[in-house]
Order: sequence, then C-alpha cells, then structure tokens
Amino acid sequence: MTSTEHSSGPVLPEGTRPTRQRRAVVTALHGFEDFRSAQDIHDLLRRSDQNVGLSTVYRTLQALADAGEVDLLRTEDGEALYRRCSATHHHHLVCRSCGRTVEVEGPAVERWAEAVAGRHGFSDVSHSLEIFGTCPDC
Amino acid sequence: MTSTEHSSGPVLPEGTRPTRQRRAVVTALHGFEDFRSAQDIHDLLRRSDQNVGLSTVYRTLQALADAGEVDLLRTEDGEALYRRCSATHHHHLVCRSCGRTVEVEGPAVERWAEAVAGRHGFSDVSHSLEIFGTCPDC
DNA sequence: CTCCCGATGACAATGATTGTCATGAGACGG
DNA sequence: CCGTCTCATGACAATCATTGTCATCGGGAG
Ligand SMILES: [Zn+2]
Ligand SMILES: [Zn+2]
Ligand SMILES: [Zn+2]
Ligand SMILES: [Zn+2]
Repeated sequence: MTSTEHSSGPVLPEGTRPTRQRRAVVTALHGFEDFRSAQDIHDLLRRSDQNVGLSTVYRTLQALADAGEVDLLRTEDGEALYRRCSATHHHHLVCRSCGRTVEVEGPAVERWAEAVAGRHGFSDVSHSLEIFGTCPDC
Repeated sequence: MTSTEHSSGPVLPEGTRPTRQRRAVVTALHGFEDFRSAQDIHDLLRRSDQNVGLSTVYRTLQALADAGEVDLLRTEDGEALYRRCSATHHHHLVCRSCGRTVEVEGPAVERWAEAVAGRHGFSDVSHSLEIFGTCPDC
C-alpha cells in the first residue's frame, strides 16, 4: 500500500538536485493549506530565516507544478497561486473570502469532459475546473 | 422567440454612452469567433482605421465582461482573452493549437458543482470550467 | 579532493494591465 | 443652436508579477 508514497506531499522532481533552497520551498508548502503566490512563499521563507532568491522560488514552484506535485490556480486577475496536493486528479472548491480550499472529485465530470471533446473531434484533452463560493465560516 | 434578442452578440451595457470607440470594440467582437486579447483587438481596430486608445479598449472589454456580454478566458500564462458569447450559461472547448472555440453546455456538471459546494456548506457559488484539446483540423 | 555542470540570486528587462489627468464630446435644458 | 455638466478618451507614466541574464556557487561522481 505504501509502495507509492504520495500522501506525504510534494517531492522534488526526478533528475534535480535536492538543494537547500528546493527543500525549503517544498517544506514551506507543507506549512499551509491554502493557495499562496510565489511571492508569498518567498516572504514566508524570508521570515523564517530561510533565504531563497525569488527567481529560485519561481523556478522551483514551476518545476513542481510541471511535475504535478503542486496545484496551480489562477486568480481572477491572473496571478498564479500554488498549493500542495494529493496525487490523484481532482479539482478545488475555494472560499472566495478566506481562501479555504477543499479538494473535490467528480468522475462524472471527467467523463462528460472527455465525451464532449470527443464528440467534437478534439484529441489530447485536458480541462480546468474550479468552484468558488463563500465557506460556512465566512 | 425573438422577444429577447441576444443572439446578435454583445451590446453596450446600460447607463453608458454609445461612443464611437465603444461601438467599434463591440463591432470588432462580431468579426471573429475565437478568443482575442485586448491588445489584439486594439491592433485589429488600428488596422481597420478605427483608432481607439488602448486604455479604452481595456475599459470597454472589462465593462462588457462585467455585464456578461463577453466571455473572459485566462490563458495558461494568465493573459486575459475575450470573445462574444451567447446569453445562456455555458463553457468552452478550446483548441490549444489554433484557438478554435466551441461553446458547450453540461446541465449535469452545473448540478454537480452546486451539490458539491452545498455539501461543504459553501454559498454564493460560481465556477470556471474550460476544456482544452486539439481540434480535428490541427 | 577536484572538476563539471546544474543551481542560485542580485539585478535588469519584459509586458500586460492600471492609473493619471488634461482634453474631448454625448446629453439636455434653455 | 448654445452652454454646461459629466462622463469618456487617450497619450503617457506607473505598477508589478514574472522572466531573462550571467557571474558565482556548490552537489556529487570519480
Ligand atoms: Zn471562507
Ligand atoms: Zn478533472
Ligand atoms: Zn485547432
Ligand atoms: Zn457552468
């Protein structure tokens, strides 16, 4: 069962060096639940005496996102936000007010998206889906 | 049937002056099917001897998007794209290569999103959903 | 320990979007 | 048609997230 250990959170991509900086970013990602911007994470690290260059934070987050180790979300105004995530395909229910995030799954939606794309002859299909609302606490 | 004429495309929002510039932007939106950036539209107008300031193009498109007269899409790298759209709620199937766009509807998805949000106590729910793929011609 | 090559970071550059504000032009009563 | 009031415009500067540069650093194989 534990052969593929993914529930522990983001892991450095293969073929990269486990540098102090990359480890710091990955560790920081374990420290919060909600989506944060690269600049937020840069500040977090700076505050905890971990000095990591902004460029490196950007590069590391992008690499993690490319490797599927973290989720990437675009705010309404186009800013990129990152968050640790589980290994399986899922989407997010995000509180518009406090940022609280819940991972959700919808097999029916996955099938629907595939079917719609196929019906129109589209191949190599992917999709983006986010649900926004106000959480009970807000 | 034609009592609510929406199929003709975007219309200037209420309470605004129908200036030459705003009309030009709205007219331009009728000229293409796919998503275009504010800068693209600015160039289009410039090429057809319609001179409209870039700021005005941005302001007009934002107003149209706020009024629900045009669809707003964020590219993978966060750029805002606009496109005329039908009045009913829908989503898009977009060709990753040529930009060809198909409007799609999925009542089941709408219900699913509402249900998921409700199950977690979220209110004032909205969602964003786009399907990307490669169209038959690409 | 050394050398190689990927990784880093201070800094500049980019580029979409927004802010500024003097000027322009619809709307409307007279 | 005129004046006026107000919103709209656009040339330009400013913002600001993100990316590019490149001299320097350091992981790790041998
Ligand atoms: Zn909340
Ligand atoms: Zn999905
Ligand atoms: Zn195509
Ligand atoms: Zn929908």
